[in-house]
Amino acid sequence: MMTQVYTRMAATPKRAARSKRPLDRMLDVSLFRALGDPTRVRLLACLIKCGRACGVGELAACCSVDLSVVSRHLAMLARAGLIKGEKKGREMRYAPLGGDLAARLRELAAEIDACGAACEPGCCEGACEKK
Amino acid sequence: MMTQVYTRMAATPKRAARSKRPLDRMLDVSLFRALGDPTRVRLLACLIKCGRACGVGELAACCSVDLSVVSRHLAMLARAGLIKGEKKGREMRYAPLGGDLAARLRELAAEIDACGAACEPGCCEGACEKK
DNA sequence: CTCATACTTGCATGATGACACAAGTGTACA
DNA sequence: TGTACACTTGTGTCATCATGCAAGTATGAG
Repeated sequence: MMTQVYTRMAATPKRAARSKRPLDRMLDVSLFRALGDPTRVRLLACLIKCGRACGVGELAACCSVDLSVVSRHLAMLARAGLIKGEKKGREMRYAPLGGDLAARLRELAAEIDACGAACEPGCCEGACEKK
Repeated sequence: MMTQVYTRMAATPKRAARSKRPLDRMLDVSLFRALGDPTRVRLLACLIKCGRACGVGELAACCSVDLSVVSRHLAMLARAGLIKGEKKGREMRYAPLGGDLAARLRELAAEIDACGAACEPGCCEGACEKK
């Protein structure tokens, strides 16, 4: 089912900046910042590949930094909605939210494609010179 | 067509870190770093929403930082494969590579899902406690 | 109550990065 | 050849961040 709304594409970057689109919300800087550190990505990959909730100490064993650093990184990943922390007794268990991330990435991909398709040859008063 | 290969899921994060998967390559830190700055995201969004190649000065008009800063940001986005620069006379034209980005995001989403599906209940010597 | 376990938080430090301004490079045009 | 235009690159500054170590908190066991 196509619920596509064809919007005239912005003729200039300045106009593009003003025209609000779902893309602006989906290009979430805080999400990408969370994924922009090697240690954090390693932790997230471990959790996804492991497929279960893991303790902080357990996760610290898979990267070379201090346990306190791992603790902070996991807290940040949780704040970004990439993992979920739950306290079990004296242990903290972090579980991957891979499904949520995959869904967000797919939504973003769809919106990018939708933006690219919004402009047809000849539109935008000739300002659009797609080849 | 399912070409899914069922791999035993890593029982511990440490084992997970050792077991190489396409996920490790797809979780590209340099890509996410490029997307982890508000000015860069704004420039990229402008280009995608505009749908055509734009000059540096034109793009600088849509954000509040100096032209030199915009120039550097665009160079970085190009290095990350998010946009493509081409010199036209004395003008530099940067074009969005939205399709490439969308494809990368979709690949990553698929791999995340594949990792999550690799483990079946009862596998991993009982170490996998998915609920 | 005491102690060990499992984290979290405070703090100092070194590295990275975003920025503005100034100077340099390359191209078109007169 | 000179000048304007469109960027790019050099440099210094300020803020943020990743890290290690030390101290603090919370929970379970004895």
